[in-house]
Amino acid sequence: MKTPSIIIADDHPLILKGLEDFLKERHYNVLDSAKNGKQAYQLIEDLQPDIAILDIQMPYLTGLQIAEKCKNNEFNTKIIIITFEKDESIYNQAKSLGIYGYVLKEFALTEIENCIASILENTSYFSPELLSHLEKEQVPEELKLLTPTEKEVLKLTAKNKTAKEIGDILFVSNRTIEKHKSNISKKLKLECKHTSLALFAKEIEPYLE
Amino acid sequence: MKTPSIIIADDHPLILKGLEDFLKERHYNVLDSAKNGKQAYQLIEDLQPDIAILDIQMPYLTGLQIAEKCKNNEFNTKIIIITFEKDESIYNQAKSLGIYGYVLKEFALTEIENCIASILENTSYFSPELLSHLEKEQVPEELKLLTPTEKEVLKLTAKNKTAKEIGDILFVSNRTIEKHKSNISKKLKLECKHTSLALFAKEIEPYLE
DNA sequence: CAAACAATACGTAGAACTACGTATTTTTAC
DNA sequence: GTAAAAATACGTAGTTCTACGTATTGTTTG
Repeated sequence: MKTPSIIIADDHPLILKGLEDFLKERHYNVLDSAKNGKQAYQLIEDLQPDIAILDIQMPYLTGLQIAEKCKNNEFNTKIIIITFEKDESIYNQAKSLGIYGYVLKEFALTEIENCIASILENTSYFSPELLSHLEKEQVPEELKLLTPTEKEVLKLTAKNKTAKEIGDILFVSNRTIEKHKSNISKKLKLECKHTSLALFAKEIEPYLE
Repeated sequence: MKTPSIIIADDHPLILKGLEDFLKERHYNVLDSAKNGKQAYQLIEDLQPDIAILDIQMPYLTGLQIAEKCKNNEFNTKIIIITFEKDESIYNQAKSLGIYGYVLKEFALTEIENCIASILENTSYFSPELLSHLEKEQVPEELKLLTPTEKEVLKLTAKNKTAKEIGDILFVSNRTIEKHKSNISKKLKLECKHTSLALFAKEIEPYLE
């Protein structure tokens, strides 16, 4: 693989143009480009390029969904993700799909070249800068202390259910729910106030599955 | 002004390249480019271009801060904002700073040309698409019903303060705070539960100034 | 098969919030 | 300058949440 064939995809016209121009200037073999996920997957299927450089957020199919389909179909196309996403969980998800590179859009263009160069040697590339730019998932530390039932109680508490209502939903006594709440507060060392648990529940609601 | 002089600025290399290439291909007179706000302002000051095309989110100075400084210094440079920001409030802020165009990065490249063409005729340009893409600020409807003190009470309630504590902070009786809470609940027709107000407060906390 | 953990449930007491009032003073607005 | 709105404060009663217990029954897991 001397001059790898490449397809690219991004739904932002400016970025797609920037990427395409850059690659062509450097004499890469850009077969075609797509402006959404469906088009991109079609290109991969039809052209079987060596490399696909994909955005994550795209209409119809995300870059990760494309990576998954390629993996399932055992395509040989190697995938580089170029994205704004700094979420560590998304990065981990990408890695588990066997992608060959993960480049943040704020990185210099040379990072893209580094990445392609690595792939020519059949090794994946993750910028040393990357790890310091990723944003760690916070909060879950506290949630790990809680049992599934306790999380369920939190979830319903965040939805403004009383202990009685939660008990009815889970077919247990309101006293049991009160005990769960008490245990949660103790574990997490919440303030001894009426609304502490509800406010905490509301705060971490997004992280409760 | 036949061939306007232009400077551009964006902290994302890919976008900066896309924009610069595009403009040069179309034979615009691109004097220079900057990759952060400070550089961009320097360019405007030094080169006094006819047009500056700026991103909002940039290190050191945002595009809006640059627009403000240009306005205060009575520079003649006309400003076009190119951004991801769909917040209506940011759009309104931009408009009040007298910018000549507001283009979303997801828009086609021709929108940029339309914008420049309008400026050549000394009129501002806002894409008809724009309004449907902007995300309205929601919620405030309910908040408009509340008095300043009531909002203050909500703010402190969201921070898990009791009526007594809020009273101490605002130098009034806890009974007064309870009355405020009661009035809020009545106005907003909240459920008659202990945690309703706290959870509501937490929900709209971001909109309380 | 124990020991640890999780889930279940109750007793009692107190604190905070809620609802429904009334009522006075201050501020805002026409 | 008066009427409306907002802010102040209290009474009473009822509900819910919390804290501090105790205690039984399952479920994991080494």
